[in-house]
Amino acid sequence: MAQSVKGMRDLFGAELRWFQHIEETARRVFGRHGYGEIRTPILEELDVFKRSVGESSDIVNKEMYEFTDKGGRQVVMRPENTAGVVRAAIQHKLLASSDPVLLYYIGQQFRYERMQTGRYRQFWQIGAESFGVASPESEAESLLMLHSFLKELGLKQMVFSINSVGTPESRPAFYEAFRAFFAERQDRFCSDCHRRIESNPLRVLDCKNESCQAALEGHPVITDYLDEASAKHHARLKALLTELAIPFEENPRLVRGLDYYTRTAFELLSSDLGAQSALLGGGRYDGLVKQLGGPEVPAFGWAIGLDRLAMVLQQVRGEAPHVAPALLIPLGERAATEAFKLARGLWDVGVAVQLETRGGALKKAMATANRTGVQTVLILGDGELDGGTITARHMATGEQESWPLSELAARLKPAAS
RNA sequence: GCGGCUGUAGCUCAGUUGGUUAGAGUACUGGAUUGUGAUUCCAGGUGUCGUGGGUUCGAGUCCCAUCAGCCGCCCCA
Repeated sequence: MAQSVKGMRDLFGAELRWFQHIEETARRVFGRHGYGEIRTPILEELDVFKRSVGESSDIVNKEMYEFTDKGGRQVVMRPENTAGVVRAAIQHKLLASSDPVLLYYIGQQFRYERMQTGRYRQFWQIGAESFGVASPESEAESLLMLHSFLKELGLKQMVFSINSVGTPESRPAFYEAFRAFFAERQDRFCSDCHRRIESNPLRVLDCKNESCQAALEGHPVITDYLDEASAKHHARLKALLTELAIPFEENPRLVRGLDYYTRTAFELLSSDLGAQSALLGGGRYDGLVKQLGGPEVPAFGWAIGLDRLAMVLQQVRGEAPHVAPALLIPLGERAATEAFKLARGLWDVGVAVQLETRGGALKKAMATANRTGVQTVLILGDGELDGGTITARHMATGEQESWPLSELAARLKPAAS
């Protein structure tokens, strides 16, 4: 049997309904915050990611779907969407003025990784990027939007982890202090940590090895090494979040895998996801636009994993909200003809109804209605036609009533909307 | 990329030290009921045993390879 490529999955049914509900909510919430949608190509030139995500990152190192196209171009199926959005904003001169530019995207991303629950090779991200504003206020605005988005989806108990990773100028001082601390007791750390201290020093801090955790006692904290402006920025953001009642906790050990972050970095984990617990992440990336050949424009953004979000919502809220349309069952040829006209009249005024076109036994149609979760069945036979009515049966209670055909649309509309 | 586990009906799973015609529940199809759906009763498909090799008189069972999924690591959404 033919099957989907490893790590690629088909979305349909109940799971897709969560996706759709999430996307609708995102468009509504982001739209009212003044964000506009952007859609960028799945394929980008290799250089776009090398220069943004960073050549040292695992994503660029080993996780990219990368190939040479028929024209000899080195292209990549995007592993994330921020770099593409920045590239597009530069290319189309969206950042030419000093006006803020607010964009969001919804799209598939690709990473060549080992499969696991909640980790796919094609996965979906929803993200928002804010260009042109360096203030902590712009970060609070973006986070408030994110908070509203998740709240409207029915997610409770979210606590953002936030940190400040400083600037490219201030960070070396911390790394120096931390590496010195590490060197003093390096024999107490595991081999993984010896690798991490070179590639991504903060990762040493969340090593699961007990002896490493013990060795970390009294380690230097990154927020103690911030320059004055970054420290002030960080304090102001925390004050705003507190003022807005957005729950957060400071996590001086938080570090992100992409190279481009400056100052604020944050993420949200979920215990409903198993080992792949990261639900969303983001932060400030003031240097990225210039790095990709654009003007010097500050930026802030985040991305949330749609697959993982759908999984969490399925866990905490069950099935996605869904109302099956009423089912119209005609009995006999005369009624079948009339049912078409009736259904068309309903469709034309925006009422949802499904038409049973199989003919045959009513029993069979009823069984189908029961299986598919139809709440209201409409039975149209000769008796009803002669009387100008239709029989409405409420599946949950088994109650039946006779509705005048003239009132059908009005009676159905509240139930279907 | 590293380590471990799993794969039998649409779904959830049994299946003896290798033994002859593959099982249960549920779902599905038809009928008891030709204008009434979760219950009841009766009758029934329920299958390349993930795939391909090998050992054997004989493989769902043992061996090898391969594919897919799951768990942990790395990392991330």
